[in-house]
Amino acid sequence: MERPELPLPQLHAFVVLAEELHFGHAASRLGIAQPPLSQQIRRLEDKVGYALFSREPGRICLTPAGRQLLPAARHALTGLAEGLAAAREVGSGRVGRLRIGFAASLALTVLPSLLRTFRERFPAVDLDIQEMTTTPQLAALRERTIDIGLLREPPAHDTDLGFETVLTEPFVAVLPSSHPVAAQRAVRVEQLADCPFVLLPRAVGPPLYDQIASLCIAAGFTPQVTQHAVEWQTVCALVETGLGVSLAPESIRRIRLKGVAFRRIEPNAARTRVAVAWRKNDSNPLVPHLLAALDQDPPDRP
Amino acid sequence: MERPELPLPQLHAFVVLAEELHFGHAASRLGIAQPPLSQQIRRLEDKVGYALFSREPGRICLTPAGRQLLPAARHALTGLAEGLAAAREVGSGRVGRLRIGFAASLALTVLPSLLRTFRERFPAVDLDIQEMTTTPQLAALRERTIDIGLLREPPAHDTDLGFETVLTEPFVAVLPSSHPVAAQRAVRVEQLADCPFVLLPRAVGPPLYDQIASLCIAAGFTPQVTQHAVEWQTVCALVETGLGVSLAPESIRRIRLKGVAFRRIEPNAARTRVAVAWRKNDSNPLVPHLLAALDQDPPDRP
DNA sequence: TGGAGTGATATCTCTAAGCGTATGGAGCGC
DNA sequence: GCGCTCCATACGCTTAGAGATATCACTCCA
Repeated sequence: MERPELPLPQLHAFVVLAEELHFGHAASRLGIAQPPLSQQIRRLEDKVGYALFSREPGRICLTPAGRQLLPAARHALTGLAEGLAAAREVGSGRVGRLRIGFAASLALTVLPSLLRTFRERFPAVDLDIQEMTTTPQLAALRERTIDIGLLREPPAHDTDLGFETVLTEPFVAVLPSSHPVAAQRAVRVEQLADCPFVLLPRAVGPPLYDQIASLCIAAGFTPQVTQHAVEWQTVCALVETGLGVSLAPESIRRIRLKGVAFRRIEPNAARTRVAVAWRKNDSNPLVPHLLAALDQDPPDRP
Repeated sequence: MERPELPLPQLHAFVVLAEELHFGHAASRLGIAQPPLSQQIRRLEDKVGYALFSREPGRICLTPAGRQLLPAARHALTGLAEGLAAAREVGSGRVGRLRIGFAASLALTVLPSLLRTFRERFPAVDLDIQEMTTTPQLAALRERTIDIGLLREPPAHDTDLGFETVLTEPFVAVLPSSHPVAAQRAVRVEQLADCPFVLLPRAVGPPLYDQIASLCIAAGFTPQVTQHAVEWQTVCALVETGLGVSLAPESIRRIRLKGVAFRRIEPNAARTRVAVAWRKNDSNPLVPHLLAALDQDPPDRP
């Protein structure tokens, strides 16, 4: 790539003159006097090395060299104008692309309203939404394969990633409707001591898993996890078939399944945090835009 | 078409930096110090209104806005460089297009050697060659549908068109071989007084026609034109079949036809001029190039 | 903790571009 | 022949841009 030889203002003058074929008219279209236009053209011709216009009294027309240069000049000018406009659109965040990872349990609470308000405000933005559990989200953020993460129990501090709590929610017991404890409006954790448990694998989100486990331990028992499932949807299905019970964030109440009951637990102290995560140094203007949308638009309550 | 907002030198710096992603390296590739490069980029970012690079210690990368602008900048730069190079090629006359009209009788003398030497010198030039009689050539030159004319008996002066004599040639008598006069090495025009004549229509080239007619008148008779043909080739064919005799420029000797004899005429005073014609104000550099080739390369003798 | 590396900033200089006004000069038509 | 149109030229002014050097701020690493 060599250094540019022809300045754009002169090319602009050239294109306009090529359209008008009249120095006076072209000059007024350019908003300048006629002599400066003559100079511009002359300078351009000096740089090209050949005449671009043939001036005959009465009429003026392009030389072959000028005809050859014209399309390149026009393309450069229009291309740059369009590119600049597009870059400004992207820079302002009116258009662009945002890749969002989200935990499946948020598909029914945080995500819908967030997407609704964001789409409303930035209809031209491409949103790439993909479901991911917490740990892969953190990796994907670092690898720049997603720009925004919606996850549970974020790490407290991180040098590269920023976190902000979207909501905190209590836990509920997930029981088969036929389970005797399901008859109560609220259950105590220790009532589940003898039940087999269905949970997400610890690797999917260690902090959440540990939080659930410590709920049980605080109630005086270690949960007997007889079954794992990577999605809450599946957990509920397994509970329905009577394979066990579970403790889960309140969000999953939204999974309405006949034969599954959700019950408040008591005491109701422990809460799980849902957070949004992003790269602190991300230059994408859509990231702050999304965070703003999240701030102003509280998620649907379960 | 609006006035350009982004100067090319800054876009050049932008593209190079986008390739290097390192201010120091990019600056040295540009042949400048690092601080001026920082300034260039900063100015460009100011004009765009948004950051184009995100500077993090250790690595620097494009923002979405920068990624959006990059292809436009690159296209503008390369497009202009190519367009400029092409315009210079055309301006110098190394490449381009030249439309040439020629009289049929020159297809065997002037034209072949001219095309040979011109093609040799300017192999990249497109030559559009078309056969035209004299009068249409002059019209085509004025209408700019041809750039060069090769014709007979050009008008003496013209405000718009230039003429230069390529060669002058004597007239020859065209006779059937069986004609008694064909036995002589040279014929006197008055020997043809009683023969029917085959000639080109006067409209094709009035000066040439008039010249031939006046040859006869000078010999004391008015030619009895019994047959017209628009090409010399056809004239010869008609002469062969015995339809008449003709007087023609010596060039047509090249039309070798059994049964047709060409004989020098005496006295051998009258000559016909072959000339090249062009628009005086033509800006195509190939026109002077062709004239130069014509000057340096005398046509084949018949 | 100090030095290397990297980029930003401050300041200065100089040139070339860009524009305006005034003027010159060639064609063209009345 | 005179005036008009149209483009070129001359001259002066102003400013943006591009460059250099010197220096600062930050990070990272030994």
